[in-house]
This record gives sequence, C-alpha cells and structure tokens, in this order.
Amino acid sequence: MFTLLVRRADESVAVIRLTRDDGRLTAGPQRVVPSAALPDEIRAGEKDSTRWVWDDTFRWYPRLLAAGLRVERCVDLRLVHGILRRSEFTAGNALHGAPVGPWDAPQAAPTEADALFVVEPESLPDALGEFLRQRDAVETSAQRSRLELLTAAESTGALVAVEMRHRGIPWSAARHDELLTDVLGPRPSRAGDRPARMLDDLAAVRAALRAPDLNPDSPAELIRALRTAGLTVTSTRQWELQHLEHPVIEPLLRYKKKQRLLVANGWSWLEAWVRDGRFRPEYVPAAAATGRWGTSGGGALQLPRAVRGAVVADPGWALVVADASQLEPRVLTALSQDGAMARAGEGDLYEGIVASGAVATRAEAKVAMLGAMYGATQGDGGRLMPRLTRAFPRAIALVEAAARVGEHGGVVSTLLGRSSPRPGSDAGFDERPPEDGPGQVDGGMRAWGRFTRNFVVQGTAAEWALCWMGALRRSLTAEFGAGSDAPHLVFFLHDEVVVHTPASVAPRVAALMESAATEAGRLLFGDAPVRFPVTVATVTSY
DNA sequence: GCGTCTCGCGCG
DNA sequence: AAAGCGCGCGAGACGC
Repeated sequence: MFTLLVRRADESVAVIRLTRDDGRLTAGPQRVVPSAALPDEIRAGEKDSTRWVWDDTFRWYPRLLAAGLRVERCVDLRLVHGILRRSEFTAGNALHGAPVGPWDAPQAAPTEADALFVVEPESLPDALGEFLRQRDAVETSAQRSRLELLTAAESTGALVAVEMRHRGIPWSAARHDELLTDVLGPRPSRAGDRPARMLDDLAAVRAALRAPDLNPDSPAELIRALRTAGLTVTSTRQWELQHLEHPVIEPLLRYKKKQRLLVANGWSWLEAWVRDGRFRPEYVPAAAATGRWGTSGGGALQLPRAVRGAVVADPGWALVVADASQLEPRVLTALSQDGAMARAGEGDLYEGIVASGAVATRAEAKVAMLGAMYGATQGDGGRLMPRLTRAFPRAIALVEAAARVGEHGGVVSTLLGRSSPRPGSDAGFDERPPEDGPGQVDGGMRAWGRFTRNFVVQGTAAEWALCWMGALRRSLTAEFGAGSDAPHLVFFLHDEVVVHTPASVAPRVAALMESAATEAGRLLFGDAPVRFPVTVATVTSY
C-alpha cells in the first residue's frame, strides 16, 4: 500500500514496501536498486496503485516526469511534517512541537529536466522512521480522518505543482509583444531606454512639475518634486495621488502604470521566463502559513490581467478557466454553519446578503464581508460590521472568536487541522508568545488577531482548493489518461485553475471542473447546505 | 560594492 | 472610497 523510496549517498535507491498487519504498519525488507532501475520500479508500483513515500516531491518527481513516468499518489514527508508538527490535532504526540530539524528544510529546488549530470542529493535522514512517526501521529489523532484528508491533499498538490511546471503555461511571445507594443510603443532598440509612449507621459510630468531632470521612478525624488509643486503628499501611492487636483496627476499615473508593466512583465520578463512557448513558474506549496501556495520565478502569482492575453492555447487546443465564486465567504458559511448566510449564498452571495436586508447594495455586501474576514475596524468595512453581525451571528462569531485567540497569543486551526504559528516566530513553535498584561491587548497583538481571524478562513479555503484540484486531476486522468495529448492542469492560483485541453473535449473538461468543486465541498463539509459554484469559461486566450 | 530593508503595486 | 488578510518582485535607499 505504501512504497518508500530513499536515495542513498551513491545515488542508488532503497525501496521498502510497507503493509498493514493487524492494523499495524510494518516495513518489508529493503531492496537496493541502481538509479537506472527506478523507472521499472515506478511502473511496477503504479500497477499496484501503491502510494509512493519520499522525502520531497520536488527532488524526485521532475526527473520521473522527464523520463515519461507519472505517479498517481504520494506522501511528501517534508510537507506532511510541516503540517503535523504544528497541528493542534497532534497534541500529545512526539511530532507535535518537535524542535526544528532536517525535515523542516525548505523545498528543494526543482531539478532541471536537462541537467542530467547533476548529482542527486541523498534523501533526508531516516525517512522510514519519519514516515512511521507521521503515521503514528495521524492514526492516534482524535481528528484522524481530517488529517488523513489534509496530508493526502497536500501531497497530491505537490504532484500537481511539479506536473504543471513540467507542462508549462502555453505562452505566445508574439502576442505578448503585441500587447506591450500597444500600450508602451515598440520595444526600444537600446536596453534601458524608455519606450516611446512612456516618453510622452514623462515629458508631461516633468513639465507640470517644472522639473526637467526628474526621475519619477525614485519615490524620494518624486515626493520632493510634488511638494515643491505645492502638493501635500506623504507617499507616492496611487490611491493617495489619484484624488489630487493638479495637472501632473493624470500623466504621472499613466506613466506609473506603464512603468509597472514594463518593469514587471515587459520584454525582459518575456526573455527571462518564456522558453519554447511555455512559461514555467515554480510552485511552492504551503509557502504561506495558511497553506496557500506561493510561486517563485516570474511572479506567476501576480500575472496582471493586461498580459493574460498572451496565454494562448496551442492550435486545436483550448483553455478551460474556472474560478470558485466567492470562495472565502462560502467557506466561512460552511465552517460556521450559519443558516442565514447559507440561504444568502444560494445564488450570488453578495446579492443574497442584500436581499437579507443587512446592507443596501452589492458593493456594500462585498466590502462588509471582506471586512469581517480581514478584521476591518474603520472605513466602510468597519462601519457595516454591526449590521452583518445582526444578520449572520454565527458566521461573525466564528471569525471574532479566532481573532480573540490570536490577540491572546493562542493558536487557531483550519477545518482539516493546519494550525497557525505562534506570534513572533517564523518556525511556529520555538518562541513563547510575547508577554501579555492582564486584559491588555496592544496593537501588535491586535494585528496578530487579524491574522488568526483570517487564517481559519483563508486556510480552510486553501484546503478546499487543494481538494478541488486533486479531485479534478483524478477525474481528468480517469477519463483521458495522462498522455501528452490529454487535458492537463497548467495553472493554479488560490481559487482559480486553468486546464489546457484538446478543444474537442473542452465541454467535458468544464463539466469535470464543476463536479470536482462539488466533490471538494462534500469532502470538507459533508452534507452542509453550502454550494461551491464555479464559473467556467472555455477560451483560446486567458 | 554587496547584502538587506522599504516602498509600491500586481494578484487572490 | 480607501484600509483590513495572504503573497512575490523590482528598484531605490540604506548600512556596512
């Protein structure tokens, strides 16, 4: 049922099968095979539907994919260790609160498929012992089924992360260049020169401020020039500038917008990150404490809408884009079992909140919900809180309780058992919470309360998204296989997925995305009367 | 000159 | 209309 793979110092691989005897997990004999025999091991294990156990998916899986292999299920010991060590659901177990060790190492950099001569590092120490400790922590937990689901979803997520990088996002460099040229003007022949359509804005800015040598890219210089022109500003942020009355504002905001596009996603970005028609960001599971993923390389987490048009399906293929509508408030509804909010969410959640009479407009409903989940105290969000509390007492009580725990240095957990770090500690367990006078909650602790308030919602939403993606991956494989001509995930961003698919089967892919969302809701929340609708669009360009 | 911090802004 | 969560990145500012 499990097969542990351990890479040894000489690059051979130890293979250990683990089976269950009278409910006890026991390790069979260790077989050592040369690296070159690993593909055969994988093929044989996949036939038996084994679950591969390894130290770090990012060390193992890129090479397997490069060799044309695919793995259905795994246990990523490093990721699971990170969950179990912090989880409140493992309290009392040896893993709970264990000191920082080799299993807390950051994710291994993915191996380039073509770097065939790089020496593979040996596995993290005592993988078998670590796996048995993890199984013990899960199986003795009072919340075993939730931890089983979370650790399986986390590990499947790691497989998806490596597979998405392997396939890459189809990216049209020509289309990207057209988009840039439309907005900025043609690419300057000399690197470092500003494109033509920025020079107009630059000249207008300099003229309006009577500062012929101004470099608006320097906030310090810009703020001095704005003050000299009689504008009382404390920063050069867009939202502070945009409501000022001065001839410089319009060209300055235009300039800043273009500068941002040029610097973050301009031609140098294209050259750095797009190869052979594919953009391959590295995904980092659980980069955020809440379990949300991060990315590294190319800023895939922040692809501006302005350049998404450069994501273009291959000829004869399509992109099926799905996003979960209003995911976080729906997760809060299900977590808190707030009946009134569940009724409001039968259609568009924000319209439903308006219909409940709590607020007057959809925009207010949205601001109020975000304010509740983020801990707004001022502005429209803060102002609307009392009305939201009256209309949806259970939902609001849940986030308020999470905030109180954080304000007093405590730990909160997601539905499936990912627990928040303690304040003042990156690693999460190694420092005591700051001294907290009786009844006194200072600004720092109030900020931590906003973090724990949001943690339960954002973290549980991340769990839903992992389950959604895992269910989608499974159904895609079941229906279409995993060949190079089969539909496959190419992008994931918190509550949004993109599948690249032969156009002929796009409608079927869209249906699978919707049923996977329903399945994710059932996995987490059983029969709770909360819908998780997804908006699906089939396009040739994202 | 180099590493680190801060700002500003893109995304959810 | 602006203030409240989670990220990554580039450029400039700053400290050594």
